[in-house]
Amino acid sequence: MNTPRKHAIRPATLEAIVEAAVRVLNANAGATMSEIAVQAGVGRATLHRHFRTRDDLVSAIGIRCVEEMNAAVQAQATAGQPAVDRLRSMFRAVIPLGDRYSFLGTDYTDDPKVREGYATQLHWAEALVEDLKDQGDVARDVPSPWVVAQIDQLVWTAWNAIAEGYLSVDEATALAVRTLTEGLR
Amino acid sequence: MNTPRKHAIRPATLEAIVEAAVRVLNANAGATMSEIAVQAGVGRATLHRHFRTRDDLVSAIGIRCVEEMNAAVQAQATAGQPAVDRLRSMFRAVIPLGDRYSFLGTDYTDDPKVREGYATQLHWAEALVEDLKDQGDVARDVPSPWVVAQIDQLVWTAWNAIAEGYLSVDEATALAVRTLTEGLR
DNA sequence: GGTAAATGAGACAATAGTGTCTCATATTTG
DNA sequence: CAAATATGAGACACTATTGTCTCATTTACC
Repeated sequence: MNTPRKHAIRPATLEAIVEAAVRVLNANAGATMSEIAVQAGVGRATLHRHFRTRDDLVSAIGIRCVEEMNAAVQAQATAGQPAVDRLRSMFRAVIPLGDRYSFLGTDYTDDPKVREGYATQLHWAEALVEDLKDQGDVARDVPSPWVVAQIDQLVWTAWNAIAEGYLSVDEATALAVRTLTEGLR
Repeated sequence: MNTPRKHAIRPATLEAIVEAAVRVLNANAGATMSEIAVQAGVGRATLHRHFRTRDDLVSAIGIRCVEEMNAAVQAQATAGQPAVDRLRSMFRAVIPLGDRYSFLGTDYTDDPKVREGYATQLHWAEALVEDLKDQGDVARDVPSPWVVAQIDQLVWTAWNAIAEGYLSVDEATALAVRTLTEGLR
């Protein structure tokens, strides 16, 4: 109901808009439609043609981001593995999507789909933390919300390290796991 | 040049404005002058009387926050101590100012004083990390920007844990140090 | 208590951003 | 090549917010 009614959209145009929106809104959550249009290299009218209001655009991007995240996580969710390996897989899958991730944190979206997807992520993380505790990878006396927050932050830090070019994806993944479990000593 | 020219300001009014601005702008970086005025319990005109433009207000708050942060850090900066103890002191001093801290991260400010103060913090943190490495509290193979980022994130996580009520300031401080050095295992 | 100054409330113009529309151009599709 | 349609550019009204101003009221200070 957010997306087009009678106007189709060219895949290339959609991609350009989504990429620009994520990038621009990450840099400045209050960015205008004009800024996004310019960065996407499309006319402002085209934005309104496919996303009627600014809120529609932000919501649509939010939904897309959360779906990409969940897809990436579920693709890695092999159940039998040790918890640490699942943590590593999760990091490996999610870290490259760091910009999508931080978008969700920065730009406030009321859309129920986004909230729902975010809740899914959260439950998933909580379950993982429980398993990590069971297997002795995380001490029992550490509050689970702290661990979850730490995982959250590590995704962003890792993505940032890659974006700044001082770590590769694999290095960042390894360092994230290490930081969480062993610490930096 | 940002602050008053011919109008004095009552200390209570200033405090109300600053507190409200930090709180409101943290919740919503795009908050309007009206919202801030209402939350501060002052007239909107009073805001403009002391901060000519919205940017002036945001800058002024930014400067204040960064100054508070630097003051807190310097008050704790006893040179002779082991690096871990200085890390702990820093956390202990800065964590309660987490809202000031996150304000600087969220609300973009161009003001050179803010940039300068932020750079000071950064250099301070880098020096501390170097000392932590020298004393074996942080492994040499971990990139320093990663460690700095981790410290940054821990301040926010710790403040958040306190705000959500599941940790005391001292507990959060201890857990932050522990998380950084030993990890959560 | 009296005076000076800070504040609150509201009116006001100016500005910036949104959302709609039209028409010419470019692109896809057959 | 031709028809259909997505896009770009720009004009437009509308809205929200900003920033300025005035005046009555409250507060602080002597």
